[in-house]
Amino acid sequence: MKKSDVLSIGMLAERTGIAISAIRYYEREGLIHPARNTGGQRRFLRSDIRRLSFIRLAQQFGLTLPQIRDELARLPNHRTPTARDWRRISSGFRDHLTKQIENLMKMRDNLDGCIGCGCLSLEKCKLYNKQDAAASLGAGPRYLMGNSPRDINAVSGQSEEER
Amino acid sequence: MKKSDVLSIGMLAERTGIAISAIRYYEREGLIHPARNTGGQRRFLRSDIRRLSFIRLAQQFGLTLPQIRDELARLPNHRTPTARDWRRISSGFRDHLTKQIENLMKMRDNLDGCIGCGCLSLEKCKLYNKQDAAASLGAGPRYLMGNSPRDINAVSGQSEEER
DNA sequence: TTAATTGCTAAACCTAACTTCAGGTCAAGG
DNA sequence: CCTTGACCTGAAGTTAGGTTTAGCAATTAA
Repeated sequence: MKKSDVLSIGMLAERTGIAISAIRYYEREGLIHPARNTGGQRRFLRSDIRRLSFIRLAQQFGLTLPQIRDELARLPNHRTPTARDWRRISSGFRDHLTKQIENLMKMRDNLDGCIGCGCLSLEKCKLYNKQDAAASLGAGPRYLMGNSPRDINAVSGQSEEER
Repeated sequence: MKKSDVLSIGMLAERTGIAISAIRYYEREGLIHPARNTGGQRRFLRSDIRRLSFIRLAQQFGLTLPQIRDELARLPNHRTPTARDWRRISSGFRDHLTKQIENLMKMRDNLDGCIGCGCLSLEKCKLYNKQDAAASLGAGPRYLMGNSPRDINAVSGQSEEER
């Protein structure tokens, strides 16, 4: 066997560049499941390095931690994941990305029309189609982008000539 | 003159679909500057409808409230903004959007390479170029996407064969 | 063996962008 | 005049994804 088949939390942090506090947090959130030694200290497998890498990657694609946890749950249980396994669960990102790109391009088209008129009308302007924007900005911070229960388009029926 | 040249906060909320609490919050943050009547209640101009619309639009492009405040500061003072004014300060969004699209497309290319190998290696995989990801996800929620002081790529020099 | 380092937990704190609440005021209709 | 509904303020709460702190335990190097 190699020098050591398990890693302490400090070693894992060094290997991944992820803060110790974040690694502990990921455990609390159920994204990783490290074993403990007799003294109660966490002992990670070498494969957890890749697991953490996946977490960071998924975050870049805008997934929330609960979503990432669900993705990780699709990995084989009781067996170290292979490159093939990782490839399988990563491949969904491509569609995600393509959709984001399409949405942004649609927004740009709408913007071109809107800059032309300068209206910024909540009624007429296609830019206020939250669906697109929310999707484009990724799943993670969506709650920050004004997804209040009220629908931004549900203004009262009156005409909107504020000038 | 029309029925009423000024709006109460409730009327403005109804016209824009933005919550009253949010409108008050925008005032505290210096994005709007409503007058007050003798009783201390806010009185908005009709042009504030468009101002609020702009705020929501800018948010969709990932600007933070301080950034939006700065943009709004470029509007003419002591004169109701015209469609031309709004057009001028909205037009910067297009470049922003184009850059986002380019970054996402670059990410997709890298992803194609990465899915092929299934490595998820923090050292080799181009996907961990935070620069791209952060820019792609908009300026606003960047702080949420793992822009910790540590650089995710600054791992220790050892080779990373965790399998 | 002992000091230094590393690790442990729970709880509090952080950011952005709001919402909610408590307690009180203003305005309009009857 | 009185009631009702809209409005006011300041403070505290919410969310996600963590970080920081306090106080204590385990591990490691000398």
